[in-house]
Amino acid sequence: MNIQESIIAGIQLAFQNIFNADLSLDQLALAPTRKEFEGTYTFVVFPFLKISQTTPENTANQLGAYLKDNVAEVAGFNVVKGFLNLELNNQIWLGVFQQLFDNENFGQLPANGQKVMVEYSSPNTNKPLHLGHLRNNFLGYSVAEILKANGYEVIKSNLVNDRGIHICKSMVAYQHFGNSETPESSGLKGDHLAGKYYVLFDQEYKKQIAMLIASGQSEDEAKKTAPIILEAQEMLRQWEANDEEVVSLWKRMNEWVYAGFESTYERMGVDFDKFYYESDTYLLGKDIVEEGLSKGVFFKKENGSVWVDLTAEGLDEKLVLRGDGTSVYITQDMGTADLKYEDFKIDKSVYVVGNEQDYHFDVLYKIMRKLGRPYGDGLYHLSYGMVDLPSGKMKSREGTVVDADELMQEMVDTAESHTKELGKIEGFNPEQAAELYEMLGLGALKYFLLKVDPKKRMLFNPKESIEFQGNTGPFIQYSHARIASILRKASMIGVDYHAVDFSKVTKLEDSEAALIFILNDFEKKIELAGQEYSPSVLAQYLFDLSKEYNRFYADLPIFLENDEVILAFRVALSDLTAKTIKKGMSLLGINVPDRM
RNA sequence: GGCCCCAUAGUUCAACGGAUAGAAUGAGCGUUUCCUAAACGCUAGAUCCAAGUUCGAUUCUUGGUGGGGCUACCA
Repeated sequence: MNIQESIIAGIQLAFQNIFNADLSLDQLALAPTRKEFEGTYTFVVFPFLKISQTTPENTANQLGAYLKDNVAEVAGFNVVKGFLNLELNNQIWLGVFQQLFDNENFGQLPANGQKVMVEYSSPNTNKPLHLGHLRNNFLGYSVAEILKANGYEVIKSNLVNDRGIHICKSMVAYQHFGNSETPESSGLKGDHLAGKYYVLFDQEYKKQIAMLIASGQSEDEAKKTAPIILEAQEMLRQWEANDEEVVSLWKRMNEWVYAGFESTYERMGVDFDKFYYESDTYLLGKDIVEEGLSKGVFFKKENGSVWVDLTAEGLDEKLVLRGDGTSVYITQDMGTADLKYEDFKIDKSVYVVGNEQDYHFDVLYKIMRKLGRPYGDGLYHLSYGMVDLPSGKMKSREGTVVDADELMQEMVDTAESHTKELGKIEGFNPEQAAELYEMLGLGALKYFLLKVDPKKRMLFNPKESIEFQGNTGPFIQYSHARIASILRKASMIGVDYHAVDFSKVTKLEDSEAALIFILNDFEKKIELAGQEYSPSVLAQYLFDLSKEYNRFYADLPIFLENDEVILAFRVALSDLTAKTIKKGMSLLGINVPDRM
């Protein structure tokens, strides 16, 4: 039983003994005491005034007195209006600290026997990754790591959108303008090369539309009849008919793109256990349509198209199969959902996809539940908002897209110039320095994108993201480096903090108690972040921890202190803080340096 | 038109229905004989509007206003 639980149990008993009322444990909750008040935990008595039949102050005072006398953890209390603030004694803190210090698996909850798939990234293979993908990839990776820390077995998957009209556009443009160009001959990364032809297609398409309009066609007509778009559509048909030449070009260009993505993913620090390709899955799901019809979940219209009626669930009727028997998007998503289950027997499935598809996934999940899938209740759409630029929305056609590779490089370059400016790299060899810049640049970028509540639309200001001050990744990384410095110094002068006898520590400063309180909370924060699939909770926590530690550190007379036990205790506290930061940051996919 | 999401200091973000709404940044003023000043301290500044539920509402409900998204036999 932890401290909170035993206090709550004590409150339950207090209500029985004082007010003769039986309350269940889940009616009682503690909150952390706000820092401007004395105490560690606060119990709010307002909801229980009907039971106590007296004033808030009286109620709180009676409860507090009972807890102080009967619960070992409670050393004292104070009452402010209806708020009962409970103060814990130092020995309890030290016990908590000892537990944290002894726990080898700090930050890892026990296995819960559940399997979850996290699908993220899911790029199109016709152009390079951009800023929006970065938010997706960092979120997906981080959520997967947080779920692991929560005790899940996690499978990271990537559903690659490698077929369709958009790929054919790049291919058609390559046939027209490519001149056998390759990544090697052009010096471009494969994904950027494909992207170049996608842009060329669009330019040519626009040119043709303009000409057709000039010759008297309407805009809609022109868009449908421009020769190059017809060509792309024809190519898609050929691809589906397995035309040898088209398929071979498709394979070649996709290989380039995959090689490009691979290096981008590597630099991002994300990885996958399983790749799915739409070229393999786009025909799946038709059997489910049959199943749905026979189960009465779907119905057929006169023209043969198949629909699901979700009006009872507050949605519309949605098409699941066209009248000509061909698939729509949701058909293959139904099939892929089953495929994932067949492959891994997962209990839960998290889809990291932008919020413009909220409706689509709402429909998909409702269908799979209606069909009675065992994983139905475990389907979760981790929906995230768009990333805006100060100049407005990103639009690929207008060239306002921020390229992922370029952005990462820019962040690393800035880390380098900033670090050199501060003269912080004395004693680093070139490899170590490069590694540090990489850590700092990417840490800044990841933290910037992860600290915001995923569902909110966010603003990405390139200048601010490169800032290393304030609520940023580098601030937390810096805190870690400072602590590591203390630990080095401590071992140099021979402080053996592993052998501290905590029972000999008698006095706890406020800042130390605050740190222990925060550290004690770590596993709960992981759990919370896991339930909400929200790295932002964890990011905020790590920032708070770093800030608290920097305060502690700012006037830490550690090497002037004579009392050996206190000294060792403080070093041990630093060590634990460093471990927490390192663990927490690794759940966000961010590395922390020992020196910087 | 219908449905969904969002709205908090100048700005970017926080706040299980709880206390005087927190941080960061920007502005101003300070702090370095010593462990990393990429730090620390102090000062100024905000809940879109209106009702309702509640002992208590930034949070829940309803109605407005503003911003974004979805609303294809596209993916």
